[in-house]
Amino acid sequence: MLEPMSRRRSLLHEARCQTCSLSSLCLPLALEMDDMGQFDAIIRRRAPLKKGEPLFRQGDTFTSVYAVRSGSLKQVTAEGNGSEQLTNFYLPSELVGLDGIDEEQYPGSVIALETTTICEIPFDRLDLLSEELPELRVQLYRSMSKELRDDRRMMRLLSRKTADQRLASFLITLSDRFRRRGYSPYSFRLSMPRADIGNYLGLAVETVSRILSRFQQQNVVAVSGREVNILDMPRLITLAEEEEQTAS
Amino acid sequence: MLEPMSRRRSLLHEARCQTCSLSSLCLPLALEMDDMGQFDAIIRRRAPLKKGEPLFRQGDTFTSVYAVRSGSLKQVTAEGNGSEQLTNFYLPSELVGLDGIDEEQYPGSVIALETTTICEIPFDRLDLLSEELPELRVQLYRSMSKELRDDRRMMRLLSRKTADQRLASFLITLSDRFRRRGYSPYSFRLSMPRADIGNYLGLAVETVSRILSRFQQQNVVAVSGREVNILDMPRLITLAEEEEQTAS
DNA sequence: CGGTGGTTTGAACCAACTCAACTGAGGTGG
DNA sequence: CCACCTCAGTTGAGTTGGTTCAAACCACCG
Repeated sequence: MLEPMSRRRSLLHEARCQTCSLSSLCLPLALEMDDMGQFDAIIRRRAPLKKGEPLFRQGDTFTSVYAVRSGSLKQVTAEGNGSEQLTNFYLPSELVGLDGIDEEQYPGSVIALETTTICEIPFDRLDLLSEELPELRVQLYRSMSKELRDDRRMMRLLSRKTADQRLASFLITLSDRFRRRGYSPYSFRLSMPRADIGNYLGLAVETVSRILSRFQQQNVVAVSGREVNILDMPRLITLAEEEEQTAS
Repeated sequence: MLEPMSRRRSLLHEARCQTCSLSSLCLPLALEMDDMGQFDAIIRRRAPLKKGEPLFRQGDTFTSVYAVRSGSLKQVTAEGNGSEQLTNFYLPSELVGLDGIDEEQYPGSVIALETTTICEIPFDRLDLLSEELPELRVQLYRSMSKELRDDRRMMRLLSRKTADQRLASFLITLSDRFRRRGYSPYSFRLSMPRADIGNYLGLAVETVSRILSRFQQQNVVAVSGREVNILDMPRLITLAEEEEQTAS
């Protein structure tokens, strides 16, 4: 299971925050070089996760938060009755596991959607370091606050928006997250199957598929399997905001 | 608009954390007496809010988080198109405004549902104090983490549960929150109108009304206006969890 | 080349919505 | 003290967006 030594060392090297291309988006974003070294010292390297592998499982004892370096993951929470709810997708630079602090266990499993590399940040050491580094502390507060805000946007989506609006919003949000990370906001690959999109958006798989087909017919997007091209962003934004459209 | 002096002084006195009956639920829950004094010193007293008055409005610059002392509030976020989404209810000891840290403005208005008293906690001072008091810092992380967890439970409710399950869950959650605060978990008063419940749960007012009537017919609860009596908690819990019930 | 997992499409159904009317509780002023 | 108004809540009837069930399709892989 261990990687060859040379590969491991290479990963270790890449994983230093100072050389990480994500440092301007990630937790240490506001740190000076010196402070970043301190932060870097508490991070644990991890072997990459393969597609389908869990980073941790629902109910596992909370020990660390994790920053995504590359790849993507989903968070799923199992209900008592067996059904699962997908509550989040995580992309590079995002923090995973913050919702486990309070009860000292993770409230859902987090599973890699593709080959994914991760930085593990033991929470007790992060907390201690946040005592010394006010910028780090504030950044941590901000990350959690942002997640709260995003969750509430999601609640609005789930309780008020139509299926069309949900899909449009989903594509726009993804597009925006790719743009911020330096990728094309118009052309990207979905790392998750339709079923996951449906579960996340509170829709049946069939509905997701149908609506993507319709968007394609209307020349708003071009979809081929998991490849997405956004052809008409303004129209997509309109679709996400307003359903009512008195056809003139 | 100012209260008479004696009344004000009385309020100021009551508002000390050391004498507050909520201190075991609230932010300073883990603090020693000495530390609590420090915490207490940064808190600003506020005149009580009357029903319908906003604590702050959507878009206001973020300066403080607030702890509810008595009464209750709702958080509403206005959409571009004019519709509003109710994203949270706040009860005594709960923290309001944490989702404003990141963007330095409040993402929604928070409005009193009845006469409500509040402790204002300026965030910059809270952050500084959290540097000195590790227990306070952890408690703050926990509060945010708990809110994340609750939000995700809400997302599950909105995306997977039927109207009956939503109402049942809502009543159970309220019941539990009252119980933790030392009130009866079986008999309480809703401080919000049906419209707010509907908005929060992603249901039409009519649906809320109909389902409450049905629960009443089934002797699960007794509802009279805003007074609620839970008659059959086990049944209510069943209703909240499983819809499918193969009638034997 | 048959199998398997993911995706698409069609058709029927149903839970919750909308529209509409009614009821009841509170408040106000003549 | 009653007539009137208003607004929250309830109840009924018809409509519909998204679901479920069913079947085909496709692409990749051993």
